[in-house]
Amino acid sequence: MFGYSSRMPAATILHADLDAFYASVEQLLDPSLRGKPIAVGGGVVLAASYEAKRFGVTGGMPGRQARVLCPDLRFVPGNFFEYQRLGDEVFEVCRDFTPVVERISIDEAFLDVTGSVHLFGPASDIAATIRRRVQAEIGLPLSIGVARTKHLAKIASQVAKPDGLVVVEPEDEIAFLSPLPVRLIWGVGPVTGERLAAEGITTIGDLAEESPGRLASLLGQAAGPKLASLARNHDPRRVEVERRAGSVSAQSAVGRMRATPELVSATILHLADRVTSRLRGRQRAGRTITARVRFTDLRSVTRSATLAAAVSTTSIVSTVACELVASALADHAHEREVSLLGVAVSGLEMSPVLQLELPLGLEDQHLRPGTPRSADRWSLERSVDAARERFGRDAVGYASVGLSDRRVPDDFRQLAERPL
DNA sequence: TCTGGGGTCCTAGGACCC
DNA sequence: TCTGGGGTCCTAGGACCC
Repeated sequence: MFGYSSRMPAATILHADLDAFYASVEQLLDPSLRGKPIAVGGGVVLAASYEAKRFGVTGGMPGRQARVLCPDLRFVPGNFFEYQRLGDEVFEVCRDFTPVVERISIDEAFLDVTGSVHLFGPASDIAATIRRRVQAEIGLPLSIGVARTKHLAKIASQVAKPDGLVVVEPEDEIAFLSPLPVRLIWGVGPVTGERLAAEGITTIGDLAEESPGRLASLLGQAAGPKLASLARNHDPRRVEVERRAGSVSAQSAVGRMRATPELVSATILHLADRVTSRLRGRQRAGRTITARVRFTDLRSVTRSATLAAAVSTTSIVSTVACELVASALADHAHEREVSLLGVAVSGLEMSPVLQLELPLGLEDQHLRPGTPRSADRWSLERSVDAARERFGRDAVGYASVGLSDRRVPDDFRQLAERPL
């Protein structure tokens, strides 16, 4: 009977994930690196090839430790502009099959092909074609998971790696999920994983048998029930094409630094400038300024202040952030050295030309007498921005005084930036 | 010799208002 | 004199993701 067939929705969500992305690009660009254990980075491993991962080398690991695990490990400096270019090319291929592409990072995206199957055939065929094209036209391995929901598709792509395709048909979902470790669930990290393991919960099937109430008392009012419903295979999230960032931040590891006012203000000025020039470039501004200080034992503290109006000027943000750092340091007077400083602006709003008038009275209360009037400074900063647009980001700016040379290149930072 | 950088979301407590 | 509940905003910290 026509109207009564209770067929389940088809598997039309794809999660596409480039394998060991930076390392794969290096092996693509330099054939002599293919099949060899390599790491992008130096002081710290930013990415490792599968050959290196086999030795236990992972991203974020100190270079020295990686060399111990894998003596033949070859370090390459990184072609960051190529990562951006090739990543964009890959997801342009995806867009040939659907406009509904949610890019979640440089190397990863969700696709909804519900509206495309009548043109290109079933989602599994689309996924196979995308993988073939990305390999043939760009030369990179791409793993794809295909399923009915984002949660399932993401897990499927993890299972598919490296260079694989896993399709979870609706009738197979429970059998697919149940035996998998809870750590594969998006949102279950080391702490939650341990907490669950302590209760004897190790597989997604175990998790699905727990009551939401028990999980809520174990993991919190929000996380518990959310996890329970994912484990029971309910995932209402849609693939969303565009999402703007709600905060901007910049931070810098400074090795070990005596927190003198001079070094703090020079570093904070540099970081505030990174953050606010991005804001100004997108006509945005934010009300809340947060400063982060990490001490040498890796404990970190934050201090924040919410202003009456949204701001995007380097001078206001750096002045407020310096005061916040000073207050954090005053609360930890026994700490003599810091290992990281950070600045964030959140509570973002659109900020058209109005920005010129708004902060006038507001910022002056944060500034010493004798500094240029805010409108003058704002137009000065706009001309700095303009010079950067013409001559590049490094053409004009505040020196990054006191930053150790282990610091990550600016090109790499830009890869991680989310569109504002 | 101690893991880099840019983000999101949640929690808990306090201030303040009605 | 002591008593209640709820909403909103802010701050600080933490887990997690890529």
